[in-house]
Amino acid sequence: MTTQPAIPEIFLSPYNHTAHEASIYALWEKSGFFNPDHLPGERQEAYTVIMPPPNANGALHAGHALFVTLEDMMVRYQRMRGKKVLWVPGADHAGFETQVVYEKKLAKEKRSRFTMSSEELYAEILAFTQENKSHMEGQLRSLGASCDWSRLLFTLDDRVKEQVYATFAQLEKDGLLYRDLRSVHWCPKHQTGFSELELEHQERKDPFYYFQYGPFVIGTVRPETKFADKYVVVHPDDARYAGYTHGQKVPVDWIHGRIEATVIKDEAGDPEKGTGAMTITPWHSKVDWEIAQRHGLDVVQIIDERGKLLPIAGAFAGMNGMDARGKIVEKMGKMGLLVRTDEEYSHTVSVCYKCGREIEPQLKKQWFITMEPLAKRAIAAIKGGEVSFVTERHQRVALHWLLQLQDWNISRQIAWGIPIPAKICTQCDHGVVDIDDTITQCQKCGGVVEQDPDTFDTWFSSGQWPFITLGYPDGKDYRDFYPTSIMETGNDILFFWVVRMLMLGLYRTGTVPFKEVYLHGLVRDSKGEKMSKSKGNVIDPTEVAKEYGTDAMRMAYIVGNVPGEHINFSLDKIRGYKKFANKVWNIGRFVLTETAGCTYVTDLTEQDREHKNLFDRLLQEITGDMEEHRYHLAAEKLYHYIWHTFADSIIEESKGILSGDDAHAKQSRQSLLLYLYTVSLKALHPFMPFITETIWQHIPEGVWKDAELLMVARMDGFS
RNA sequence: GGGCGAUUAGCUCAGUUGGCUAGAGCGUCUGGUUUACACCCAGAAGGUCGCAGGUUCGAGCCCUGCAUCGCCCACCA
Repeated sequence: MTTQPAIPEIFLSPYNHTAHEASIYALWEKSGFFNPDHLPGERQEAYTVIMPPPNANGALHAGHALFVTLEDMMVRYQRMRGKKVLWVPGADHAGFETQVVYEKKLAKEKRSRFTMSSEELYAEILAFTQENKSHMEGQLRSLGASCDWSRLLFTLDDRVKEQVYATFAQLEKDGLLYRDLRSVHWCPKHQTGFSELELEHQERKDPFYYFQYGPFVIGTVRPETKFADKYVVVHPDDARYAGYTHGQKVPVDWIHGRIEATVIKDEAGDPEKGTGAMTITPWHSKVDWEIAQRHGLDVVQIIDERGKLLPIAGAFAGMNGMDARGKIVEKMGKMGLLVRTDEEYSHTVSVCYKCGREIEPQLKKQWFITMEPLAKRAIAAIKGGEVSFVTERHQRVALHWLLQLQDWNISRQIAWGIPIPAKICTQCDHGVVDIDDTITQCQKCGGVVEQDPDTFDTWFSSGQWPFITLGYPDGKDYRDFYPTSIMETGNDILFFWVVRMLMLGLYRTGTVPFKEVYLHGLVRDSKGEKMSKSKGNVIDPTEVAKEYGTDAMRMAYIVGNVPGEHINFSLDKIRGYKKFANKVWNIGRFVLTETAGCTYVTDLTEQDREHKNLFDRLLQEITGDMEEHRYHLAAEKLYHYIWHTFADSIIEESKGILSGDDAHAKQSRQSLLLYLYTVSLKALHPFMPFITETIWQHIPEGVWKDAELLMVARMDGFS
């Protein structure tokens, strides 16, 4: 027979989160249970989550708090279900993103990266990220993240580089890597090339000009690129141009005088568009470049990397392309070459996703990955169910993207990143992979070689994150924890990261990097608007947690958050859950007061048995919700039960029973209250870890308190 | 040009395989110093679930069409 001790004094004052959160986190961390190697009891099944490493270039924002909440909830739940849980934290150097942040800082100091050496810049950004990184780790702790800090990895650590280089070498060995002249998406401001994912598309209305080009009339929106055009392309079946043959030379009076143009017949000519005849500028257009490739045509650069016209533009040389446009049209008008102008031509232009400047395609030699075989394998993995998406529509979106994937340009002309392990010939521009840094002479022409000045697209390395963090190929963690259980991240990086991890993980290890994908949406403000500094509606999760408690904030992130959909972050909602935290605390006060010194019984009254059965059924239902990733429903049901059934109904009903003279009914009710309360704390712990653990630490030993730390208490009896 | 999502109380949103007398937070109104909790309790008002058809014993949920808003993709002369 066991009796319940008196209520601890702490419950006599209201719950004050600021007094407990830090010390509770320290208690968890000290226990060592964040590390699966130290978890108590027999644990067979592994449960692995790799944290999307936050960018080490600033403070955590609402989006970070959301993923920490979701992932921490998942791992805490699984830990309590008796699994061998590993959650690996990381920090991302975030290549281009961070460099842009740092460039803004430089600009404020009236400095520029273009007057610094790459080494200088790299060293400064490294110091900057190191500082941010340690700050960020503190913030993750304050959010309650129960990740294994002993396995923390930074995306520029040697182990990462080593495997990224190994992948690079493997791709070359398999013939999936090439360095070749290609049309590259070039940002004239940031001075780097991009993959097509880094572009944004803008609808624009511009004048469309028709020019007399010998016997043809050609149309263009970009007269400033037309100086060297000497090919006129028409569709082979276009009857209007049947009189011309492919390769036929035609004299043309053009901007700089008489030239000889060549007629090219190519399917790319669209008879429906304009006059059906066009001239091409292969250096500054991907489509034109492809036409030029098909027919072995000459290519000429017209605009330099900064967007200025080259000497070929004659009097216009040195001018910005856009600024020159009007003047060029004016001159051509005077020459009698302008046929007419359509003022409102609507079309789409590609702009840099970061600065919004128009992308100027440039022909450049860059490292490309042949994506088709990688995509094929990923498609098979998705279709074969090796990986499944919790939000099914994202699976369709991913498949669709994989089916039209282009080769991936992984070269970036920025300092902040992993250097590409290759040598470039100073004479013939030939590039060769050189992992061990041993090549000193060009294999093609014998010329002197230099280290490739470029770095990898940051997504190329982060695309390998799951197997690298776990120590592929021979690490113990790789054997024990790969493939990971679930990849939880933002739906905005589905292509950038998730699909690439899938392809690269399959490519290197032969196995999917994660069995499930759970995508969350963007965090918006209370009105459903995107948070941005310029709107001034950015909410700092650290501040919110300080004011309302981390638990309240976490509940607000979970309840009503449908997988894949946007979530509105409202202070009103958080306030509501702060009240709930207080409710949970006060239920404890009541239960512990009323059960002090009581004796446990198992033969409950019929009424109490009914209460217990209803509660157990709810737990089963919630367990089902958790297993099926319906976390928002699980949390809401629990909230509703605890407040409106346990507190409002059962506790109110208990008051009469506890003051009545039926001794057995009283004992039965006391036992029931203790059971409901203790088990509620367990079920609530993944959502509200701090308050539940705080209470757990102050609850006297009793029959239902079966673990020192609530974090590792067992919750596996309900289904 | 193609694809996707949203449309439910005054506001912001849930609603799992069709069973709902449609819920939550905030807000509104009425009444409460009850053996935890005013960060509270009891109660009330408030919804033809975007519109029009259809399937079904039964539809917020499934099907068809339409409307409005938003997002993604697309080589954009």
